[in-house]
Amino acid sequence: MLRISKLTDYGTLILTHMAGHPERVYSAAGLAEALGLGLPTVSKVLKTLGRHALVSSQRGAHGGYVLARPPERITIADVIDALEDQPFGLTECSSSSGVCSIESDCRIRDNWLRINSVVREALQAVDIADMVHPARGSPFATASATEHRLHGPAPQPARAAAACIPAARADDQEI
Amino acid sequence: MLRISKLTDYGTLILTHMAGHPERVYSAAGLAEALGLGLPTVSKVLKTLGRHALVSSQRGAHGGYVLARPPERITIADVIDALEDQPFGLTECSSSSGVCSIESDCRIRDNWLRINSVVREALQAVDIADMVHPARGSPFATASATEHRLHGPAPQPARAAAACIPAARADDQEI
DNA sequence: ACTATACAGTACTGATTTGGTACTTTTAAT
DNA sequence: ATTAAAAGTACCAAATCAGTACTGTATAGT
Ligand code: FES
Ligand code: FES
Repeated sequence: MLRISKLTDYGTLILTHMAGHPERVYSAAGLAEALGLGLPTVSKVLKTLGRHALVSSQRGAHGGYVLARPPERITIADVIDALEDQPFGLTECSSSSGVCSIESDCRIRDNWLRINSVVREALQAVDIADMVHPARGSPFATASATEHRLHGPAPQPARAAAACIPAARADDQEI
Repeated sequence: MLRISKLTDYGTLILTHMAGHPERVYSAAGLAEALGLGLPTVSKVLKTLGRHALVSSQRGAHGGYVLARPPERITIADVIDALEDQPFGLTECSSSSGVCSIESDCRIRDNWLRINSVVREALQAVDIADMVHPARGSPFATASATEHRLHGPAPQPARAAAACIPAARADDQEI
């Protein structure tokens, strides 16, 4: 469906929130409260992010999570890599070899690989620090393949579908 | 999971195959045979593509499907729009408004919209004619190829996952 | 007209994936 | 020792996919 999973969306939400104070230690419970998500869910996401070294964790009494690197160094592609369990790619036979029987003489596979890399570059061009701001200048423009010629200030009618907060409240910032 | 559905992948496969002889009428059965897919499945995909005016159909005895426009005018984004039933976009609350409770003061939504449009442009830059060739020069770099903005109303069909041919055979070209 | 062919539409079902939750264990501070 | 908080494992319910079957409709050829 060309959508990221809800968990991944939560991940960006959480990381973006944390990027407000990059040095600070956030507890899972605090984040859940601040973002209006369930604690178990937030916990799950954070654990996974920790496993992929996007956040580092501190156990015990005053423990919690901190961004493992400055928010400018965490891209959307990183978050997707961490939270989606299939390898990156729009089609299955383009993300792993040996899956498809006609792989050898498939003429479209090669093109899918290329499309994949274009999309990936687009996602790599956006980092968590960018997400904190309400879409300023043009953090994305650089996506190499697709030049943003012809779309100036006008907001694109792009649609999307993935995950948002159902009955969430973003009291925001501090927990 | 950031994957297109198998059905969508089949769609590109079918359309690419048809692009070999853009004028020719292909029967669903012939395509199924040529691509090593099940007839019901191919049929389903073609029906949907027909509904979205990517192919036109001729019923009756010598009927079949023909590309509704030259392959250069059919982009990957078109195929996705036709075969995926959720509206295009990586996250749900960036797709339709009113879905998310914190939409008004959500700072990341705006960015998702932007990411969506970058990804979409990438997908719009590749057309079926490009797919016929084994990835030549740089069909993508120049979004110029097919630059028509979004078209009509929203699509409908589709699923998500990934897809390749499990035990397929691409006898290829002619049916 | 009759018949064979081929698309159109609808609906169903099994399988897979996802999202969320619960429970148990480990670590650290007080 | 007690408490706070993360880590790990496992599980279940719901949604989504993918494929198939069945019925209807239009066209070509005889
Ligand atoms: S490699 Fe699987 S369809 Fe081309
Ligand atoms: S609009 Fe739903 S999370 Fe931002």
